[in-house]
Amino acid sequence: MTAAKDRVRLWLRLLKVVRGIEGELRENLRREHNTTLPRFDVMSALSRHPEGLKMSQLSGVLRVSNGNVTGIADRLGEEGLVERIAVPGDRRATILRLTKAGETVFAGQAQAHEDWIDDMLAGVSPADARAMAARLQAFAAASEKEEKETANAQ
Amino acid sequence: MTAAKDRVRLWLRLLKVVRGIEGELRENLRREHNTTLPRFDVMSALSRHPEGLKMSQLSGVLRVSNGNVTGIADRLGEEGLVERIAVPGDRRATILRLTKAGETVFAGQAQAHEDWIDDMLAGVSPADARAMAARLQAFAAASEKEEKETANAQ
DNA sequence: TGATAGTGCTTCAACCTTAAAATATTTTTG
DNA sequence: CAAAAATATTTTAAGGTTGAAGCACTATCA
Repeated sequence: MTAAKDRVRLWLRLLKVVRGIEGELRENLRREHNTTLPRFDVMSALSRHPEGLKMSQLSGVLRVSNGNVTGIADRLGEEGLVERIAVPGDRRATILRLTKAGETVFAGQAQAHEDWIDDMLAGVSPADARAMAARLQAFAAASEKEEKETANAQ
Repeated sequence: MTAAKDRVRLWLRLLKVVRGIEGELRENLRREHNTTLPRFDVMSALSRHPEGLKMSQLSGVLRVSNGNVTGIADRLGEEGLVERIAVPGDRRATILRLTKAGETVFAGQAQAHEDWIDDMLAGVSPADARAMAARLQAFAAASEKEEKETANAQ
């Protein structure tokens, strides 16, 4: 019984810490780079795939809904930071890619992002950071594995 | 230099895990209780304060904007789950409180919530849960302290 | 090859979220 | 006391988010 309470307490603390950091990031992005966290997330994913990503791949890696990415891509597109590219051989799909301007803009945001995180987590030693990251990674991997097995069992 | 990378990696893992759990909670709340996470959060905060909370206190504990709570309270109010009560001696303020019906509905949601969390975090032992919760608590406390000092220094 | 099923994306309605402006009330102060 | 400052909430405009419905295109297969 108390095990459940311990886990709920852990969850609430986790949520509080993450929301706090997220809130500060959001505010910094708005104030200093006139952008938002979702836009940053999209550009960050695209920057890790210079050849671009299909809309469905993008919503997959970001774990957000399909329609969601459409709107963010539209707005980033209006500002010339990303571009839609036709997929040869499949006229349904489109690839989203950072423009040259988008790459430049994102580079500045990414550096600031890293600095903010480093600053906010200054109280966590590199060794602790690695240890906790490994734990979370193991947890996430176990969850995904279970998810797949559940899906297959159906 | 690598310290910053380690911290960013920790942050990204943290974010991924929390978003995953949040997403599952949201889906469960929708499917099984026809409600949303923000509504659950508001009712949860109110359930911890049976005498009710002023709108500003509520947005304070939930760390969301003022206007945000207004809309959620409106919708919960339409369903008779919460009620606004005048504050004697200050006609600007209102107190939001769970109705009897709201308490009943929330009790069911809270039990389900605890079960879901216990299930999702089943891979974390109670001892680990307590240890991590303590760490996060220390971190959150340190962050808040720093925030206050920064504010005072201005 | 032509109906049918499947895929990829956008649109839609509803809700959440924020920062800033507006409203109403209370408190401070000259 | 009247003007000004502060406080509590709501409203507003812009964007983010979801799940479901819709559209266009591709693949399957009888």
